Amino acid sequence: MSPRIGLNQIMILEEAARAADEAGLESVTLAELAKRLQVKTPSLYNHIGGLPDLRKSLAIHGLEQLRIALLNGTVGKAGEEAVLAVGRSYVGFVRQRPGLYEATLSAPDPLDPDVSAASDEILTFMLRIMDGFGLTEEKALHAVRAFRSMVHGFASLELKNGFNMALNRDQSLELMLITYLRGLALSTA
Amino acid sequence: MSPRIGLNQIMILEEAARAADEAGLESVTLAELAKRLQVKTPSLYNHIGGLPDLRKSLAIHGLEQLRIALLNGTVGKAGEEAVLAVGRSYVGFVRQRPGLYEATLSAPDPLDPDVSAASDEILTFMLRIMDGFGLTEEKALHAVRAFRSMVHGFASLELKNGFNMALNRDQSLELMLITYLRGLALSTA
DNA sequence: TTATTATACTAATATAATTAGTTTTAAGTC
DNA sequence: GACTTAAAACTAATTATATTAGTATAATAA
Repeated sequence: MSPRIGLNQIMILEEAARAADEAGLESVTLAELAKRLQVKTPSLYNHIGGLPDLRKSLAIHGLEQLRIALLNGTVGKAGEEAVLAVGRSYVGFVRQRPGLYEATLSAPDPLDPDVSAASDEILTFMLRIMDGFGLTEEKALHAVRAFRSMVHGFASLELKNGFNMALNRDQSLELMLITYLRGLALSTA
Repeated sequence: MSPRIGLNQIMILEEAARAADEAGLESVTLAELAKRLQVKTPSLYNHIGGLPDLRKSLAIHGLEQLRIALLNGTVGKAGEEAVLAVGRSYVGFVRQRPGLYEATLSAPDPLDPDVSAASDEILTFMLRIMDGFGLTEEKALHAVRAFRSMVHGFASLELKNGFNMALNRDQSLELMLITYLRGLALSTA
């Protein structure tokens, strides 16, 4: 009757990410996904556990992609240059994959071990970037929190069109990070 | 038959905000709201235009409440002390009214004039707080963007349980803001 | 060739948003 | 106090979604 389309988890995940980037995470419904994949909705259940399950997978996939983007953005860089590069890469990732980034923040249960693990990898990456800044372990943890807050906050506000004014955004990001780093240098001096 | 309950827009809005705080914005459905208000779902349409309309009202209401909270948190303070107070009040508000804060970020159309206006009031408030820092107008705008990014990012990550480690959160916030302010002082010196 | 399994399907159920149209309460008017 | 009217609540129906159960078939393996 109907030739098999050859669906699998990866195809669904990638189509979901594309759909999220195009129209926002909210609009990613199983009905819409099935339409895009030329399949009836219930067929999706042969490959995923349901919508919450898909969202969790999307969150993990997004965190992995984000980590790779940060990694790629910092090859061959160290010190403050590396920190700036992470900031640029982070914001760049959110601009390129807005829906996928949104998914990383909307896991059904953010405390899920698998999601936490993917999140922790980014954290330890950032900690390594801040190695050699001469911070105590505790100060370094505070600094990583600050850094994540800054870049996530910036990217997230930009995503929601929170920056209305005609004022260069890249420059805002750059200035924020440089100003913070200057203050950080003072505290270790 | 059924005695009138005396519903109005405000009652619906406040119940929606409460529900959002209790169970997250996602769980605020008209069906759930109607149940909480002891009314049938279609009755809500006598007072609101529908779910998107309610969400927009919630966003504006949340922005107003946030502005009031910031205002109250800074009476009698000036300079860096005022900036720190805004940061504390901002994060405090998000902790107290997580769902309502979520709503401020999830308006159906963030570029809607009414929502933008409410958002702009917070912006100009922050600009006034930074008056007297000796910044050029452009630098001040960049600084406000940075400040919003920091506090929103911090609050938002905290909300999503993004801070897993056992490390004092209030201290992280305090350190972030102080470190940034130190860097800012350098650039004007 | 046959047996098995995975994949896609149809059918059915439950929840939600929304609209249309009806009844009834509450308020004011004569 | 009876009457009119507008608002507020209702029932009924439509559409969209997620999900489950059960069926048929295509691909694969024996």
